[in-house]
Amino acid sequence: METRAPQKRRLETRAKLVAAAETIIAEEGFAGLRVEDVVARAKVAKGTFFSHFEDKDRLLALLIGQEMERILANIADGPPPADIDDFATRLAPLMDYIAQDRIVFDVVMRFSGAGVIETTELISLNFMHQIELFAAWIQALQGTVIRTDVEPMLLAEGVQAFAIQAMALKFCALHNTNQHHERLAPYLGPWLAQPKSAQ
Amino acid sequence: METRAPQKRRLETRAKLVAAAETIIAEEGFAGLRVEDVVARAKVAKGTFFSHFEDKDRLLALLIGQEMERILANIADGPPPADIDDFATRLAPLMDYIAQDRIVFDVVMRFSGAGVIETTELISLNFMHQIELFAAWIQALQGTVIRTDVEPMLLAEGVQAFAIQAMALKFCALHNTNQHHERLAPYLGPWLAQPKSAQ
DNA sequence: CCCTTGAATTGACCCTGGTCACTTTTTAAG
DNA sequence: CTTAAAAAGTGACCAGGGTCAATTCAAGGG
Repeated sequence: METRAPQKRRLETRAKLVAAAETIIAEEGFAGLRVEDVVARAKVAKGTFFSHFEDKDRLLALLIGQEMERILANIADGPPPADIDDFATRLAPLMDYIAQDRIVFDVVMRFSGAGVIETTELISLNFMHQIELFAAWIQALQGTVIRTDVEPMLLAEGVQAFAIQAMALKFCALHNTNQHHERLAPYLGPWLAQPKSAQ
Repeated sequence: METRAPQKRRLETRAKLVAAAETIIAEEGFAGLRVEDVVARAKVAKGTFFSHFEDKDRLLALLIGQEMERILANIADGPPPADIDDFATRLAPLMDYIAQDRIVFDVVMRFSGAGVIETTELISLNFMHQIELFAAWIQALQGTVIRTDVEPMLLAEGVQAFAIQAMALKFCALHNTNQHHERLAPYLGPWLAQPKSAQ
C-alpha cells in the first residue's frame, strides 16, 4: 500500500490545467467551462485531465473550495460580530460568492456534505471551518446577547442551515429583490437571541 | 397570445412517456433512467421527448414532485403533531423519500426554489405547501408548547431549513448512522419551544 | 372531397463529458 | 550504461443528452 509521491512533471501538468480552467472561467464564466477548452489551453490530452480529476465537477469543486477558503480566512481575520445582526453582514462575502451563480451553488450543495471521508474535498472542509468560526463567535457572545441554553456547536449548525436557506431563495424569482444577508437576518434573532424574559 | 389547448394525441403521447419513465425507474432506479430507453419504451422519437419536457431533469422533477405531493397529502391527512418532538416523526416519510437517493435530493434542491414563476414546478409548489402545513401545525401549538414571539410563517421556514440540513447530512459519511428525523429533532427544540423562563 | 394551416412527431446529427488500450517518460536497480 | 517496471500522458472512441429541418397528421373552410 505504498503511495508514491507524484513526480514534478505531474505537478506542473496539474498546475497548467488549473490555470487554464481559471482563465476560462474568468473570461467566460462557469457556464462556459468546457473540458476540451481546458485541455487545449493547457496543451494536454483529454485523458490527462481525467487522470488528474475524477470528473469536471471535482475540478470545479476544487476551484470553488479554494475561493471559499480564501473568503472565509478573510472573514475570520476581521473583527468578530459585536451583536446578532452583525452575523449576517459578516457572512455576506461568502454568501455572495456562493450564490453568484447557479452552477457554483449547485456544486457547493453537492460537495458540502459529500460522502468522501478521505477529504481532499475543500468545500466539505470549508463547511466545517465555517461551523468552527460560528461556534467561536457564538461562544464569545453567550451570556451577553446569545442564549446559553443550547450548545454553541448546534447553534452554529443552525446558522449554516439558515444561510443555505437564504441562498437557495435567491434563485427564487419571488425573493430576488433582497440581498442574501437581508434574508438571513430574520432567522438569526429568534435562533440566537437570549429570551427576553430571561434578561 | 393564444394558448391553444393540446390535442388528444399529444396528451396520450405525454402519458406514454411518463408511464415509460415510471416503469424504468421502478425497475432500475433513478440512476438507470436513460432518455433513449424512455422513448424506446414509449415507441416515440427522441425529439418528441424534448418537445414535451425541456430536459431530462424536468421530467424527473415532475415525477418526484408528484410523489412529494402524494406523501405530503398523506401527512396532512394524519393527525397534527401533539408536541415538538412529533414534528420530526411526522416529517419522516417525506424526508425518507427525498433523501433515499442522491439524484432525487439534487433534483429537489435544484427545483425547490426554482426561478420559474409560471410555476408548473411541482417541487417548488410542494415546498410552499410544506410551509403552509408547518405554519398551521405551529399556530395550533402556539401558546402551549410553541413560542409566540415569532411569526408562525418564519418558524415554519426555519423548520424547512433544518429539514434540508438534516437530509444533506445523510450524504455525509460521518453521520449516516442516524435516521434523518433523528438528526432533525435536536434543532426543533431550541427553535420552536417556549423559553423555559417564560413558562 | 380537397386544400391550407398549424400542431405533433420524426430521426439524423451534434456536442461534450468520460473511457481505456496503448505510447512515452521517469526512476532506480544491476 | 542497460533495462525493467512504474508513472504520466495520449487520442481515438463511446455514451447519452439535446437540436432542428423536414415530414406527417388533424381540423376547419370552401
